[in-house]
Amino acid sequence: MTRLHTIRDAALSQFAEHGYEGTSLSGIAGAVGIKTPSLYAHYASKDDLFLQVVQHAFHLEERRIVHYFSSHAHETLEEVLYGFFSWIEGEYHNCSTAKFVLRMSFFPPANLTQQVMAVVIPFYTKMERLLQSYLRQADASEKLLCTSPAQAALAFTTMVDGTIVDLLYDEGRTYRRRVEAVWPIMWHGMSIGEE
Amino acid sequence: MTRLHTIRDAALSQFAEHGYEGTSLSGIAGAVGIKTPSLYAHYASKDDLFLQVVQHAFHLEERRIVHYFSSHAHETLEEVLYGFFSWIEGEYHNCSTAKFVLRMSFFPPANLTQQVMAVVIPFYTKMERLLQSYLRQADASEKLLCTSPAQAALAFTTMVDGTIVDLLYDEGRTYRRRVEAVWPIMWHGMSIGEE
DNA sequence: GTCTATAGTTGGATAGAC
DNA sequence: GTCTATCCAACTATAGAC
Repeated sequence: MTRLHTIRDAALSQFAEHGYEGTSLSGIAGAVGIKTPSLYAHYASKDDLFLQVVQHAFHLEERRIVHYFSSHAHETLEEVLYGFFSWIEGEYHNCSTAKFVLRMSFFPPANLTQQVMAVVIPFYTKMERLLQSYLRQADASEKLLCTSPAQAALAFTTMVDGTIVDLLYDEGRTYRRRVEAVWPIMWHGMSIGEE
Repeated sequence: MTRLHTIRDAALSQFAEHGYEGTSLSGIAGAVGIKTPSLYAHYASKDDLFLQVVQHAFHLEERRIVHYFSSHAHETLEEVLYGFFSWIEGEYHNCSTAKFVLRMSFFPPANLTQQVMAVVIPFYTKMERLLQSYLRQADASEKLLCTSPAQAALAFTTMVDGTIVDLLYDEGRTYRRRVEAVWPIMWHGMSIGEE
């Protein structure tokens, strides 16, 4: 791993934890093991570093989600959707990318809102499309949904966003409980059911 | 309105918009129309002001939510729950309390996490209990739920959290669309249904 | 209560030696 | 590429006049 990436990853972690304004270059440099001015040999400014972290984090998260759906293509619709909640729990515990993505989606720094949103909005648009096309294709073979794929996609992402917040401040103690309570209701509400 | 409250409200709005670290006392003072040192005649420090804003915002939000449920007690369960999404949309557009509450719930300032969480956690515990007792009582008369009140409460708050994020960065353009798509699925999933 | 003046610290950023 | 030294701006906070 090149030094450029070491700095980027340290910055990602700090930005995720303290936000843009709460993160200092000296903190990042300290985490890497160099002095603050050395950062300028790799990045032009704090904004430059931050925006490159934004690019990297959202693209990485996108690739990971795409990979999840493509690598579970052999499972049933229910397994894939339900399993997503376990998968995302692991994402949160293993690294700070997901936390960074969430923080910047909802509370981007005021002076860089435009540039951040230029990354955030396409990200969510793509994810929504990916999910919709997966649902459309899965439903074509399984015929399980009693709603349109578009509606089911919105319901699913809503449940993801609504449960994910438990991973933020609770360190996941209530996450599992919430998923177990909400999933049956959500699945019952969008599938045809077979009782 | 006393000056103490003018400052508090200006601070609330700035903290909601820029976070703790992104908000400067000079910005707050400027919004009020005084100079920075004058703030110290009313609050001992930035932390003191911030923590008093936290207290105020969460207690205000709590009172508002309690009021919503008590003032709609004559409506049906479905009307009350579904109507909550319109009510909360108004909350977000009219003031910054809800945005502040959300931001501090998920991303409290690192150096004040403990003190903030001492307010946040009881708030959510109380709200969950309030909702549960409302659902229990409503279901006792209407007999509509096919899940336990506890599960229904978790599902409902998950949907609230999952939809509310649309009000943050999108200024609500997709909020309505999302609520309309998710509510039927959620309601179908937790009620007995009458088709 | 509000002000001016100012202390003391930390922030981002640059210059220039090695 | 990394460092020391340094600059300048912004911040929180205090002292003391009015």
